[in-house]
Amino acid sequence: HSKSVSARSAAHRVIVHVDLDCFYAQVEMIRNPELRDKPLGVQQKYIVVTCNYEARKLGVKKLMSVKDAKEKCPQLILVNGEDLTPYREMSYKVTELLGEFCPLVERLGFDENFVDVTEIVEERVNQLQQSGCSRVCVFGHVYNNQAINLHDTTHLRLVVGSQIAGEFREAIYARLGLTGCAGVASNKLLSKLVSGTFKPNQQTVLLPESCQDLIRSLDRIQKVPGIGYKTTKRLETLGVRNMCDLQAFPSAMLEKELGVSIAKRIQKLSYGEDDSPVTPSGPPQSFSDEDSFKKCSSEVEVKKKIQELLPNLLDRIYKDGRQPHTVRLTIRQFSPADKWFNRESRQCPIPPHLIQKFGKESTNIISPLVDILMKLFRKMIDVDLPFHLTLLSVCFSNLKDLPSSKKGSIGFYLKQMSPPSGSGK
DNA sequence: TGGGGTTAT
DNA sequence: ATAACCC
Repeated sequence: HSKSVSARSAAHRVIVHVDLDCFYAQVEMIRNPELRDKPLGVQQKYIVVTCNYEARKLGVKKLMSVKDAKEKCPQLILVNGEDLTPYREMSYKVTELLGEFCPLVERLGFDENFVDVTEIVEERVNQLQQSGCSRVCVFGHVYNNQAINLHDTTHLRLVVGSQIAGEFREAIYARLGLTGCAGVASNKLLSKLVSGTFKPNQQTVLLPESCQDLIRSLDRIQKVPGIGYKTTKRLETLGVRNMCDLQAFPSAMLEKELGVSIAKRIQKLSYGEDDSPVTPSGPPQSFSDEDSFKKCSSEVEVKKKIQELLPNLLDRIYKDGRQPHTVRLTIRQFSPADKWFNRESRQCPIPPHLIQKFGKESTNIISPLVDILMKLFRKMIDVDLPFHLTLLSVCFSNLKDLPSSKKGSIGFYLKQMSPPSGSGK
């Protein structure tokens, strides 16, 4: 049965994009309900990274400086959101909840998920046809207010997709207390673009006849997910400024400027075509922790910062249960003109005798790790010369499951479930 | 402009 | 190891 679905052309997929409303602010309002009806911002360093809708009504925007935000809105309440632990935990609860409906769930950041509901839709459409039930209703908005033709099986399937999206949002609200938007369409690109069309706590389905309207509604090329800052700059030098320009641009010239792979991909995106699959995210590929600051200019300070980053990280890795085999140190050096883009990193394998210690408490793994990280630091920075760092980040990656013999006798008998990831507990 | 993440080269 | 992308 699953073969019949995957063998069918990609045009028949039904994809749901779920996008939580101002996620960090919602989590903070759940942690402290008194903040519910007040304008609330979440602060990291001197930036308001997100805010609730009360604050938005009063003119606060995402990524506004604290100074500007307070000027706009003196009553604004700010909570510090530099520790992502509460958001990360809630984020994985959402992904796990969606995973109860369907195995194909892909995370995008902490507050978005793609779900390929093609199979669920298939089952429901079959049931509907057998029971001869024709009372099928769309849930939420239809993009462009386009008329639905339920005799068109593509329409029918997307309408059923909208009902499933509604069930997702209801479950997320009932069980986790979170609101969000959803978009339903035939691929990831379109589902993501359409999910934002009605904004807080609403959902929208895109029917194929309105695809070009959705695409052409994008005023800037960078609004296409997958076309970022760099590609936009290069397209601008070619005179490509909007979707129509990109659609019409000669493929051969595009391929010469951007390379065949990127050119083909983004030109397809410009038509609303995206055959990339929903790839289940599973547990995280890496764990990192970083801190930014005005200035760090001595080895002693660097060591102190690293020692501050490690305990939290080690705790997360311990709870995850897997062992990292690679460690990386990333720095950002101060440079007045540059676009804050100048990060460099060094990584190395973790010595096997240290890997063993990740499972256990009480053994001191911190000191040897700090030593390794300081060696990596010296590979980047000549400590005899002056330096000025503005960020330090430690990342553990190349995560591997414990050898099964180490998992304790009971581990041998436990059913190997796909880990719903290293979130909770 | 934070504090995270991913994949491709 | 970096560079691009995403939030």
